[in-house]
Amino acid sequence: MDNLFIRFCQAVYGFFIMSFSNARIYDLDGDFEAKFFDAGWSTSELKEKTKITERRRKLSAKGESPDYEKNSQKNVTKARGNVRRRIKKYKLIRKWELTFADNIQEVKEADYYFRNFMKRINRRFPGFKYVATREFQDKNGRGAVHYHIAVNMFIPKKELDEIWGQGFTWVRAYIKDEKAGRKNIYNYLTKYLTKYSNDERLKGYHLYLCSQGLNVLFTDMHNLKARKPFYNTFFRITKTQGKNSLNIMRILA
DNA sequence: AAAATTCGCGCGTTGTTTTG
DNA sequence: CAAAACAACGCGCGAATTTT
Repeated sequence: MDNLFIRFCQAVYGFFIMSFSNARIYDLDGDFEAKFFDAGWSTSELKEKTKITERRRKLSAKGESPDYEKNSQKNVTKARGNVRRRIKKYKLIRKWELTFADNIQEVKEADYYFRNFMKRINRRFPGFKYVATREFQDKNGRGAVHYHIAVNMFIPKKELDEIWGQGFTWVRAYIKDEKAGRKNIYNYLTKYLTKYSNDERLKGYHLYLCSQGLNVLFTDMHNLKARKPFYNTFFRITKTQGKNSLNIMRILA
């Protein structure tokens, strides 16, 4: 199976990809992001390595790594990528802001209201999808939690106010996917991830919140089942100028 | 050559959806 | 609404790539 995949890619982009045994491909609604590695791990190697990692992890004292800040930063990077890709793939191009009338500063309490709000939204609007980040209103000294949300649906502000019921809603206009000067339209939530990556108030909490089932990883060399659809599709592979990554575009039949 | 970046995994926990 | 069932992420780490 692996050889078939490799041969396929060699045929498409022959001389550039000599050989590789590991690839990770994100399907962002027809727009692909791909990374290739020429010396990846085999599945059995991977399993062995993770066992070793686990043993070491158990030996080290729980939650007391001297590299906490460093590891934390790595995870922020990860989260940023995931948020960006989710927004892109699921076209979460409408923006909401939800605030509390009461000065709720506890994340736990705020999240309680947020959860119930999402339950109501989900029940009333099937197919609703979102990605959200928390922010604190520190500028005005209030410190209250509020939420920045990227969503896939238009819901009238009036209705939204009623469903939220905790204060104020702010509905941003539809964000158009235009090229000129709009490189970062998928990044409008990621700044809040960076902003609070080291904030004590968010320690232990997920850096962002989102609907379930927003998968972006299209295929991975370690996941043979998920890779199958790849074989039935044609792609154009190009190299980004000045970078070592490849772009993969689906060629529509 | 060294430092920085990226990302998967396991565990334990947080978060989402369904059910009652 | 609460609780159960299901799903996903933070942390800590290693190992690979990429940048300096």
